[in-house]
Amino acid sequence: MKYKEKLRNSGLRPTKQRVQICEVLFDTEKTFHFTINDLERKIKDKIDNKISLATIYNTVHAFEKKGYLKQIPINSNQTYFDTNINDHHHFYDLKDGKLIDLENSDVGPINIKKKINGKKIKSIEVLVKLED
Amino acid sequence: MKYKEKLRNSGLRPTKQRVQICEVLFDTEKTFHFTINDLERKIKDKIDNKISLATIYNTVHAFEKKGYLKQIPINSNQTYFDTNINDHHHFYDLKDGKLIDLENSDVGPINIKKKINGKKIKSIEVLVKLED
DNA sequence: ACACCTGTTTAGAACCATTATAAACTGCGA
DNA sequence: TCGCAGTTTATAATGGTTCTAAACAGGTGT
Repeated sequence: MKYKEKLRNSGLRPTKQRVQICEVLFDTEKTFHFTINDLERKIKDKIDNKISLATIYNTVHAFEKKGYLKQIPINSNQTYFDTNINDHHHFYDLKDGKLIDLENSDVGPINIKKKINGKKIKSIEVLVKLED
Repeated sequence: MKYKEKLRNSGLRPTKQRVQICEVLFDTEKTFHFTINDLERKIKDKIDNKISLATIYNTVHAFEKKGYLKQIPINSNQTYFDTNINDHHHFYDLKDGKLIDLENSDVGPINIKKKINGKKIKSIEVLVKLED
């Protein structure tokens, strides 16, 4: 029932589908990366009832807007999301298209010297591309 | 004729279309960012004959593979490319979707401490998201 | 417990950037 | 000039994502 609370507190009505998607996304030891397609399969595996693709899209976007998920900036035919919302970065293995977490402690501090007036920095994301 | 040489030297047959696309991309004072759609319009403006969309895609991908263009890792419905192939980074203004260059001197050195065995780092790209 | 309202879910269609196709064309070496 | 492999082209196909509008379901007030 913890997800019902969490959802209600952030202004999202705690529907059956949203709670079930929370369970798939957040009932895990480790955080993980996924595409909508990955998530669709995970849901099929873990949940008896069907959740429509449109709902999966809606929910993922709603969760991202609330800050429960992060989109990973990467050029791929599919959008990648991350259940790890802490500041961290990624390796991207070009050979097999796999993403690997880079903890913040794995990357030295990043100092942005340039400023754009009227704007503030929302996030700093580093993508390290790997080849053989 | 400089582009004919350049193309031939990198194993690309210097066709009329490729040379013309070179002129649109590289005959400029400053480097710039673009989507395929942007490039299509630029070509229409500067070139008399038509170049088909498929050729634009083919050429951009060929140039990227040869290292004359870089793809910018960003989540957008369209793929962004950059004629600046030096190591540098980007601001991304979330409000209006605009990209702004961050010169390497604007960003302190980035130290990646983690290693993946058998893999080497091909590139390090930083995306700084801006909000109001 | 009921009804109602609004937010949510749903299947399917629509959208649109990108890629595939296959026929016509062209740079270039023989 | 000939011939071929590499390119270009218009168009169709693909596939992830978004839209639509009808059915459904939390939640509040009665």
